Amino acid sequence: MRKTDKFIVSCQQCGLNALCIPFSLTHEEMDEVDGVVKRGKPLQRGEDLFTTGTTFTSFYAIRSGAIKSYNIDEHGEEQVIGFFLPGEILGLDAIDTGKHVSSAKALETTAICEIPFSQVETLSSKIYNLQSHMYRLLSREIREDQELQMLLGKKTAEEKIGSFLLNLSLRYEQRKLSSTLFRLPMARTDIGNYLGLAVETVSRVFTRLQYNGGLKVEGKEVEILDRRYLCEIAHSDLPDA
Amino acid sequence: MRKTDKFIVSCQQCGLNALCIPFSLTHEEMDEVDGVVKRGKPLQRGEDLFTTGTTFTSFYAIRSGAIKSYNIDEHGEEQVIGFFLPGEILGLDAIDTGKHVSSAKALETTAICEIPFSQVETLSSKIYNLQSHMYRLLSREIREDQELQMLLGKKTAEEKIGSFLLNLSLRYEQRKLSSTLFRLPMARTDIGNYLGLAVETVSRVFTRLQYNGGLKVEGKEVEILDRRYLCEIAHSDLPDA
DNA sequence: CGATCTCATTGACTTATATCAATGACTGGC
DNA sequence: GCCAGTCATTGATATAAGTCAATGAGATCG
Repeated sequence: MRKTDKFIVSCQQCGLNALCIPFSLTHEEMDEVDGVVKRGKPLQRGEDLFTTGTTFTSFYAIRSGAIKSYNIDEHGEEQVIGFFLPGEILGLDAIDTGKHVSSAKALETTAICEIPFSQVETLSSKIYNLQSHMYRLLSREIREDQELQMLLGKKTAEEKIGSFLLNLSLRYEQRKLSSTLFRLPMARTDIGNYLGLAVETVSRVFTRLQYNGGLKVEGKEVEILDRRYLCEIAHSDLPDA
Repeated sequence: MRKTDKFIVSCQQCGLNALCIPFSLTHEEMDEVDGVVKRGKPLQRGEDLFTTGTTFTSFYAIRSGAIKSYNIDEHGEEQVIGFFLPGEILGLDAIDTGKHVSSAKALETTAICEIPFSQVETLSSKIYNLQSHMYRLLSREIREDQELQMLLGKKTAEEKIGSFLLNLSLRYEQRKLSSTLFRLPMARTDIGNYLGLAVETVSRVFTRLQYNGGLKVEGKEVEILDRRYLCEIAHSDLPDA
């Protein structure tokens, strides 16, 4: 299918390196990072990358596919915490405790780079750019989590879903994919769970947005027809990104 | 009043150092960190420590008092993002963009340590323990933000407020203060705003918890009478902390 | 290639929480 | 020590979103 997947062996060759750990490193530095990255065989849909409570040794970068991170609450219910696309990093929330505080499951066939944290820690003492980049990476995740907090706390269903779709659109664009026509890797249930909405509400809002001409949805395929309108719905003034 | 406040001049002498940046540093290392910390005069209630959009140069540790961080949304409404108590660190969300992405306001008279980020960055290349601690600090904030996400998305008003009170209780305990009898530094409006609830709902839940004997509330003074009951309400099995 | 699942959609009804409105209790400034 | 302003509480009512229920549309598998 995606012939590139098979042949990527180094960060240097990876089309996502601008988004990932090696960002802003020199060629030599990138090779050093490259040396500690482990590239295993892809995860199948439904397979867990790691689970809550297990010892944290590595964090992960996604090469292709998609991951959801989640937790099981005291009633045994799944709680979706986030979605990760190619070029994105997950597992950093476990540094503090040394144990994974969430689980991560492949939403589709997913290729992963495993990055042993202790080695990055050592390396980042030596490579100033890497330390700097790690700080920014961690900081970015804090900022993004806080944005989500604002979304979850005080927004209506339409605002949540509008923002969610615009956010995905932006992330696909950053990955040089279409920002207007893309495939949702997750089920409606996951979207609802993530946004604190019932599945039925997600479905109804999709229908309504479609009726109003903002969107075309066919199963998991989404086409953004009227970005302006979606921004209004979301009450967000995202740059034209 | 708190005579200690006046006389703290170094991290070594600060009673909060176990919670703060110097954690796990040797005496010599702590002195190095100490050398870059700036201690200005306290903020008065209502004063801003920093505001959204301004250039990020330092992050901050709270020595005494309390801070809320917030944002103004597109309708001009305030959105409370978090509360910070003595020993806690804020401003780390701005590392990535180099600009503050939220504002921070003193809820009462508050003494602050200002910590220039670039100096910590330099120092942490040299002091492995400091780098390590910074990673953990950032990671912890990610984890805590994710816990809040789960709270905001899928919980009822009672669960939110129960968890909020238990969380405060735990934080006071870590600061060697009473975990059962404490003062809320923030207004009911702020609590509601933070938890995604109307003020009236906060008030009503307080009344209900009080009626059921879990709590005693008198203005800003709170006494936890039945921790077990609160845990049930919150559906959280916090350790006996 | 039909049988079985899982996932998505739509409708009818319920409910938790927001909103609106009124009153009471503090709090700080003069 | 009083007055203005802010903050908290309580009640009555409205509503957005949840729940329950039924059906349909794709996937998956023997």
